[in-house]
Amino acid sequence: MVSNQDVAAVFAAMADILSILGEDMHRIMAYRRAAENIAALGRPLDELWRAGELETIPGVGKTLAAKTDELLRTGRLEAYEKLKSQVPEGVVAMLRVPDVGPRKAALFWKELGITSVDELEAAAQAGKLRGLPGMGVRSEEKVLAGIQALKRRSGRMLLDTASELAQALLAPLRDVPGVVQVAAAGSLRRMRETVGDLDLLVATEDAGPVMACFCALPQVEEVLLSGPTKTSVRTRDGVQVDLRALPPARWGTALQYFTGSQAHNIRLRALAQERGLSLSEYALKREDGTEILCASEEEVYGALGLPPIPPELREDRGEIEAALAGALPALVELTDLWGDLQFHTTASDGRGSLREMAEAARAAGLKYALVTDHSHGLGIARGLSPEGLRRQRAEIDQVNCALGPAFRLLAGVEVEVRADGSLDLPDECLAELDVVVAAVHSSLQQSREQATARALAALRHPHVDVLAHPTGRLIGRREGADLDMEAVLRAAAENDKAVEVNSYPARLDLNDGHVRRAVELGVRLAIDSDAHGVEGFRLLRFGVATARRGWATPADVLNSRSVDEVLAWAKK
DNA sequence: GCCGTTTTCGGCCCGACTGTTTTCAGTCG
Repeated sequence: MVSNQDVAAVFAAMADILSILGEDMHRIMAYRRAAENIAALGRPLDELWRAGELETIPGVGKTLAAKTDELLRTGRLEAYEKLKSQVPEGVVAMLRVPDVGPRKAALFWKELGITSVDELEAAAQAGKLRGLPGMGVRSEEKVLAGIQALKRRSGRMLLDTASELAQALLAPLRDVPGVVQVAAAGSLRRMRETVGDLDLLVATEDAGPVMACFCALPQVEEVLLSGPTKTSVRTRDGVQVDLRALPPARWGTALQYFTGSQAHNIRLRALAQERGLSLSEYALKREDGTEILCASEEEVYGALGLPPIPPELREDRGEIEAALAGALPALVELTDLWGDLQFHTTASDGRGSLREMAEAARAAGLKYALVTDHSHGLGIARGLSPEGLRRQRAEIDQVNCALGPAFRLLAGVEVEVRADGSLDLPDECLAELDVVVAAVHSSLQQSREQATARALAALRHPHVDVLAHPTGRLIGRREGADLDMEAVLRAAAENDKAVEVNSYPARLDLNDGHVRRAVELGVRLAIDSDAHGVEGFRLLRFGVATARRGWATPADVLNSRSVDEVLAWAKK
C-alpha cells in the first residue's frame, strides 16, 4: 500500500532533483509545500483519493492530484522515474551537506563528474574544488567541514531535551547588561514533537555583548557564523543553535518571524502584501516606506486583521484561513486539566510510592489522578495481579483520607492488551475499578490487520475506558504498531471511548496529526502524564502542546472535566 | 505547480551571512 509518507517522499525527492536541474524555484516550492502538507495529513490519503478530494489539500492542484492518483493506483510515478534517470542519486545526496545547495551540487557534478558525498570529500581533500567558478579555498574548507558535520550529525532532540538545553543557554544571556527579554522560538516554541536546531531570540539595543557572551558559553564547541545581529554555533552535543538579537520595540515581528514555521511565515507575508504591507522580522512596512513597529506578536497579527494565532498552530495547515474566518479554536491549556488519567507507582515500574505520587500530582495543580500500574501480564514492569489491585484499592482509600477532599486518587490499571486482543485481567476485576486504561506493550511487529484488530478489540471491550498510547512508538528508538488509525479513531467515537495523548516526550502518542483527526471525529482525548516518578507530572505540558497542535479544545479533553463527570462517563 | 472580493496569467516572503566578488550569488531559515 502507498502511504501518505511515501507520496510525500516522492514529491520531496522530485523537488530536490528539479532544484539540481535548475528548474523554476517556485515550481520546486510547490512540490515541497505539497509534500509537507501530505506528510502532515492526519488521515489516509487514499480516503481523500476515493472521495475525489485530493485537491482540498493545500498546495495540491490538478497536476499534483493527478500524480498522486497515479502513485496510489500503480505504486509508481512515471514523471518521477524520468527525473531520477536524469540526476544520479549521489548528487541529490550532496544536498544534505550543510552549505551545499542545488547550484553547487550541480557544479560539482557537471564540472568534476562527482556523483557521491564520498567522491566530493575526496575531491575537496585533493584541492580540486577551489578552482571552480565561485569557489575558493574557504569554500572548499566549508564543504569538508559540512561533510564532517553531516557524518556526526546527531538526530533530532526530544522536546524535554531541547527545552532544557534552551533554558540552560538562555539563562546567562538574560544576565547580559542591556538585555530586556529572551525567548526560545522555532520549532521548540511551536512544540513540534522533535527539535533539530534551537532558535534563540534576545531583545536588546546593544547586540555586541550578547553575541560575545553566547560564543563564549561552555556548551559551545564551534562558532559557525557570526555577524552583528545573528550568530550560529554548534554545541558539544552536536546541536546547532542560532541566536538573533533585535531591539525591544521590534520584539513582536522578531518573535513572530523566528517562531516560524517557514511555511506559515511565507503565507503570512503574502497576506501582508495583499494588504499593501511588507512583513519582515524588523517591522511591517507600508508602500511609502514607513514602518509599523510591533512590540508584541498580537500587534503583528492585529495589523494584518487577524486574531493572534497560537505558535502550535503555525504550520500552514489551515490556521491562516481559520483566523481570517474568525474560526480559530480556543485551544486547551495546561490549566484546563483537572486530572491525570495515567501514572505509575512502585507497585509496578514507577519510582514513587502512592502517597508521594499523589502529593506530587496535587502539587502540580491537579484535583484528581488515576493510578494505573501495569497488570501482571507485562513481566518486565512487575505488574499487579487481581489480588494486588485489591490491596492497592485499600491503600488508595488511606491516601485519600490523609490528603483530604481537595484531591482525589482514583483506582485504575493500565491493563495489557494481549497479542490476540484479549485483556490479561478478568472482567470482574476490571469492573471494580473507577477507570480502566488499556494498552499494548508487546508484539508490536504485528501486521496492520492484526494490530488494528487488537486495538479495536480493546476499544469494544465493555470495561475499557481509555486506549493508551495507541501506536506504542518510541521516537527515535522504535516505530509504533502499523495501525489503521482511521478505523481505531472511528471505533473510539462509536463506542464513546477515550484515546490517550501520552505526554512522555518519546511517545507523544497520539501525535498531532492523529489528534486533529480525532477532534474532527469527535473522539474524547485523555491527556496523560504517564508519570513514573514525582517529577513526571511536569511532562503534561508536552501532551497539552501535542493536543494543541491537533487543534484540540477543552471540550475535546476528558480530563478537563470534573472527577464526578469522568466517573459518571466511565460508569455508563 | 499553485492560485485568485483588483487576476485563469503572472505573480510567487524577506533578510543575514559568507565568500568571491567589484555588485552579487549561494545558502539558510
